Amino acid sequence: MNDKRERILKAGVNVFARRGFYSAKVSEIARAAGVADGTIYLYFRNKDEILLSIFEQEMSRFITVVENETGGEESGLDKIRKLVRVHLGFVKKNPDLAQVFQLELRQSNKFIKEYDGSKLKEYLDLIGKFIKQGQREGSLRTDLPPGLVKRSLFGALDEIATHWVLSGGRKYDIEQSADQIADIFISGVAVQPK
Amino acid sequence: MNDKRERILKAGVNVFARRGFYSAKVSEIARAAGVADGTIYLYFRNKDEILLSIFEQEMSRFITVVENETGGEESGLDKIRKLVRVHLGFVKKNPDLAQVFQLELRQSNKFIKEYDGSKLKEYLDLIGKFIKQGQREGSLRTDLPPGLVKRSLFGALDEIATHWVLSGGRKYDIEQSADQIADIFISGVAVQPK
Amino acid sequence: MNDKRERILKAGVNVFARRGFYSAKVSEIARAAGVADGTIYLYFRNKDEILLSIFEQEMSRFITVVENETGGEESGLDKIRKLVRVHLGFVKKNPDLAQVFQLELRQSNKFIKEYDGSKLKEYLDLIGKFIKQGQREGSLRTDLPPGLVKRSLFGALDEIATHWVLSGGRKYDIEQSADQIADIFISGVAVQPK
Amino acid sequence: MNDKRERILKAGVNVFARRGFYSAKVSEIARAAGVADGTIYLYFRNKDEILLSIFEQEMSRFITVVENETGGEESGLDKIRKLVRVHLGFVKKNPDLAQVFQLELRQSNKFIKEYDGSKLKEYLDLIGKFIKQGQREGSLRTDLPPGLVKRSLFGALDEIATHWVLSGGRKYDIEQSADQIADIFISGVAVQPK
DNA sequence: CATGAATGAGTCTTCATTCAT
DNA sequence: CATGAATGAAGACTCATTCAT
Repeated sequence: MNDKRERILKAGVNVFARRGFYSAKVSEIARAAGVADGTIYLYFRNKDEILLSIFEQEMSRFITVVENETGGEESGLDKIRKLVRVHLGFVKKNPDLAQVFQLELRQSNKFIKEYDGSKLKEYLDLIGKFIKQGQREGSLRTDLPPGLVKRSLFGALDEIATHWVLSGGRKYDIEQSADQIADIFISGVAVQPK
Repeated sequence: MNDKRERILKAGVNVFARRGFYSAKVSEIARAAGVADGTIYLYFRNKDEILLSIFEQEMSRFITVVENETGGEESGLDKIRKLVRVHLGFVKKNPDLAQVFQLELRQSNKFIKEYDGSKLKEYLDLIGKFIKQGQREGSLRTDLPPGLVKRSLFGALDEIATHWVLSGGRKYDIEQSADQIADIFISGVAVQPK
Repeated sequence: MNDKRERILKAGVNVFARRGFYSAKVSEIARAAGVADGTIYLYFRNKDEILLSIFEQEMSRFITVVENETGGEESGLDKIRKLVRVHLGFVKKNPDLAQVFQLELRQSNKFIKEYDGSKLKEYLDLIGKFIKQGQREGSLRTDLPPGLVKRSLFGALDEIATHWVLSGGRKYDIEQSADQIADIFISGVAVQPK
Repeated sequence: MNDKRERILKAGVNVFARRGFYSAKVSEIARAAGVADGTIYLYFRNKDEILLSIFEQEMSRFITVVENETGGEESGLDKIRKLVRVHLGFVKKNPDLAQVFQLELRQSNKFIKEYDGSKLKEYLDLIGKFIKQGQREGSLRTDLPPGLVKRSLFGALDEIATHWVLSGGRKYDIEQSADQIADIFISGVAVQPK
């Protein structure tokens, strides 16, 4: 029964990734999910809400993965390094979903302008938590506004992910860049004064 | 009069910013530009191309501004610091355009999937040039892939700009964050080893 | 329990009156009646038939009331005067039902075009019977076609009722007009020649 | 050019009469009018408004006809007799339109519940004017409320017209009943006291 | 008898684009 | 070059009805 909701969301990810949000037809999602058109509307108010539900559900799953994986690390610094790896690893392992997150999501006016961004904030807050831990531990600078710091890292990761998706995905190994990105963020691009 | 093309582009920026790309009607742009609907099609193949032309033209203007402003700086490091300031200053001075760049652009399937990204590459290459200069001058690390480095900086700036636009623009002074962002990028967030 | 049929009909009157025939949803009637959607179809073939059943049942009740009330009158003329009073009194006492009779009924294509009008004919025949009695008794003109005469009276009553419903009902006392309408019909609007 | 509006209205009368308001498809009206579907919406906001425009325009025409025809009559009484003839003659000559007026109009919720009834009032007022003239001339009773009197006549005419339409139109000559209806209304159905 | 989740046919309306003037 | 009236393709969504339980 309620596996129908799941099937619709799964079909949504696939169809949105293939066609783009606007080109995706509700009837196509229905067919892919093996339900009737009208059934979609028993579970979602409209097309935009399918997209939003995908985001919320998958972001939750993603955040859980990140929390679990970083749980094994001790220091804030290590947690950040791990987070970068897990973030890009998730993108690599879920290319359709990544496409939806990086591109299609932004095609929905309702999403862009009405969504309160709570799940995104949750993730940014997770990053922020690790940063604050690093600051407390004395390994991270305390003279930088946390909001700016976490957005800088997220922005870098997001841009790298978007570029990977746009360049077709799978063409190069996005995961391999993880440590270098973490390094840029942590140590900076400048030559260290000895 | 080629001033019509200009008027259409200007109207486009305004209407796209107010309505979003999909909600914006060609007839509304025409009215705002003071031309007939059909006239639009004497200058642009279709709606997507108005958006693309806005991007290309304004990116060119932007790149010129960045080139001019950074021209006064000597070292690659100073040029990067200046670029960050000019980038965010441009966003601050052109909020409508920023909204189009950060949000509306991504609503056009044609833009996302057909645009070759040449103007964006041009800007990324400009960043890359400064980085390489810094490397030659011995102030920037040479052990990092330039593609990754420039994308990291661009991604951070882009995310900061998007956040500013989404939070309504003008609500806080985006320009004030410039030096800190440059600092994060250049020196890293880690406490420097003595 | 045949009380379900009753509850559905009662709910139908209410929902049709509030929403109009087309806007009324079967599921809304079901909820108002306290039954499941599908249960409706155990008692009625389709939505139109709910309306039709309301009409048939309530018309029967109405005709019975009219017959009972006019039963106490001796002459055809008095019976007609009484009928007019009872007709408008019924409208006044059943505003929801009146709304359905005067307005919503006509929104159903099936009702308008497939209903044989038997219950309406029954009422018109009742009017006709009183008229014929009056003619036999020598108080009513015999030079007028009965079909035309009964329709004229019914039309006048119907129009008055519709106007009352459309003007919101209860705003003025429709029953008070009864004697005057009967008078117009019986004596005419012309000044009587002495 | 503006003959397109006319063609759409004409096609509307025809299609509404054949299919009923709800069953009539906008695309069918467009085809019948020889225009594209979208063209309809350059002249009318929606389907309901086509119906409303038909009503307003044709009621205006009808009222003009009645005014012209009754203009030749001197007394209020003669004007009323003439009005009854013209009313039923119009119905006879415009069976499609009559069908729309008597039946389809009432299928549009927007018409029934949002239309202010101004054109109908205009016609009722015309009837009322003739009645008042008759009263001034001493030929019509002054002890009856004009509102009730005009509605009674209109109701009778409307019911006769509806019955004619429902019985298939053209099956009997509705115009022939005119004088008798006027007679019922003016002199009443009662035998005149000597 | 009763349920209510599922169905899927059906259509109004929008708006980018065209082209006769 | 410019116009703007006309086009017509395209699809999200509703809701009466069914039927497996």
